[in-house]
Amino acid sequence: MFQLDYMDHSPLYEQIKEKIKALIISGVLKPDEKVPSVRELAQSLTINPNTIHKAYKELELEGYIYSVRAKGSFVTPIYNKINQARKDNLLLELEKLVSELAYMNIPKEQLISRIEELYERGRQKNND
Amino acid sequence: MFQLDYMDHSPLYEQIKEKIKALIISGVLKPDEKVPSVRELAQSLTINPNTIHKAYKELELEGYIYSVRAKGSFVTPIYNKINQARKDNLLLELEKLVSELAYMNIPKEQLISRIEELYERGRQKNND
Amino acid sequence: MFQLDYMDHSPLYEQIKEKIKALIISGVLKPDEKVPSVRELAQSLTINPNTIHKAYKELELEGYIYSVRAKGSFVTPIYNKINQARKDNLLLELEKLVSELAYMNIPKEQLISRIEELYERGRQKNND
Amino acid sequence: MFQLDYMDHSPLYEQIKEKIKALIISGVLKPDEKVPSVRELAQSLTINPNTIHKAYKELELEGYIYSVRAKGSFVTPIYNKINQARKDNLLLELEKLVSELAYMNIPKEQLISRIEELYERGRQKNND
DNA sequence: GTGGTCTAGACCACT
DNA sequence: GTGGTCTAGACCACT
Repeated sequence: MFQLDYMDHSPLYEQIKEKIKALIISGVLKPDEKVPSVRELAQSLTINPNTIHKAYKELELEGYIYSVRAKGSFVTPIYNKINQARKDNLLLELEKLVSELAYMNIPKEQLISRIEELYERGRQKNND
Repeated sequence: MFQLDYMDHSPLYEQIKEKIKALIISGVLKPDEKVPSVRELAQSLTINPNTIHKAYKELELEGYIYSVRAKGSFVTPIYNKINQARKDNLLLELEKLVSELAYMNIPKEQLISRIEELYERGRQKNND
Repeated sequence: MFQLDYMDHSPLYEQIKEKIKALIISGVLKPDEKVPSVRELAQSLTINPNTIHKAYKELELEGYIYSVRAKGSFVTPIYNKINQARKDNLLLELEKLVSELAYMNIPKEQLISRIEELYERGRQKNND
Repeated sequence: MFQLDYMDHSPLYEQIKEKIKALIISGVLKPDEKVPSVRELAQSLTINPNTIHKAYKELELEGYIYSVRAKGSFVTPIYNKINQARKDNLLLELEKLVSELAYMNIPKEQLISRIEELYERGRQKNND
């Protein structure tokens, strides 16, 4: 499904979170689709199941997946994802990032066209 | 100059880095202007000079300041800030962020107008 | 593993960097092999762990090793060692050195045959 | 004549040494030619004369210049420059550098052709 | 047990 | 007075 990068200094559970999140955002994992079970993923990545569990727990808190006891974890359908705190947080991060890019003299047109592309790509995913 | 947030889980040196960087990016600290000396800042924040030193060293690696032994640390003049690795890194972070915002159905117009504002603000700083 | 030279004026962490680098370049430490842990090396050299940490951090920045929290530090596999900035830097140092040797009337054939030998030696290491 | 780089972490007197040495090696300063006086250079670089003095003293020790009291400092004619200790030192540095470049898979042909060029350039300087 | 952070404090080189 | 090095030692997060 994906690979861990041991050169990366972030903890393994953070990496797992990011990878799963990326799969959801990119549309590889669809709403209500089952994500791999903790044991399954632990085995395929050859790491401790506790590490996977921690990642899934945080993904649930952030609203990306929901767990059903004895069934597994599933992708939260999109209309549930309106998490205002998370949204505010992301917008704040965006501001910091853009300010830094502006300071580095990256032309704003480059950023805007990149955004257009990413939104276009997202739109297509939804129509699948 | 600024305050540390001891509730924040990120390491102190990271917080210091972010604060100094924000002062540079926002134009409060101008190119070639002296930033507080290691000891001075350590005293005013009542933390260990080693922690400041670490923050400054990383800011130097990222190209924001340069340190001169026996003289102090100074804001890198803007034309030196062309750090390709850092730029690539920031653009990658931007992509992740925007993808997530798109997934949350934030209208792209909101992002774009935010970017326009931030660039406009930066342009004004340069004219001071 | 190696010894420090307290007569040497260069800082201890620099000496440690050079020694580890030499072990990697000479093929004593193989790709993905574990280098001694920070504490282990500190104990065997009877110096402070912070000093080892600093040396390892710089070796990581230069691309020679990578550190994994809770696991240890490891030799970067060779294909990852393409660090353009470092390469440029070394080539520049080479130019300065060769110019000085030329000025001293060292015959260029001596330098070239020395280079041939060193490359031959490296080739053999790879075949181990 | 040249400029100091305050971004460079090496002490000012080291930088001055390197700059003067480069002028000698490149043939800009010819054998027995006068190098700028301590005061003159101190004034043009707006630094303390002691710093220049230290640089010149070390250049004299390494055999690049000689001082004549009340007259100034001059470039040592080339046949005096056979300083065996310095030579050995440079050859050792060359070995370290080449080993590192070999480890980085820089083709040896690149190094050799660079050396040929530098020697050719030196030969032309001598014929001026 | 591992690397990473931080404090407290000494001492050095350089200007 | 400045940044840089180093020690001694505590404590943390992660596996």
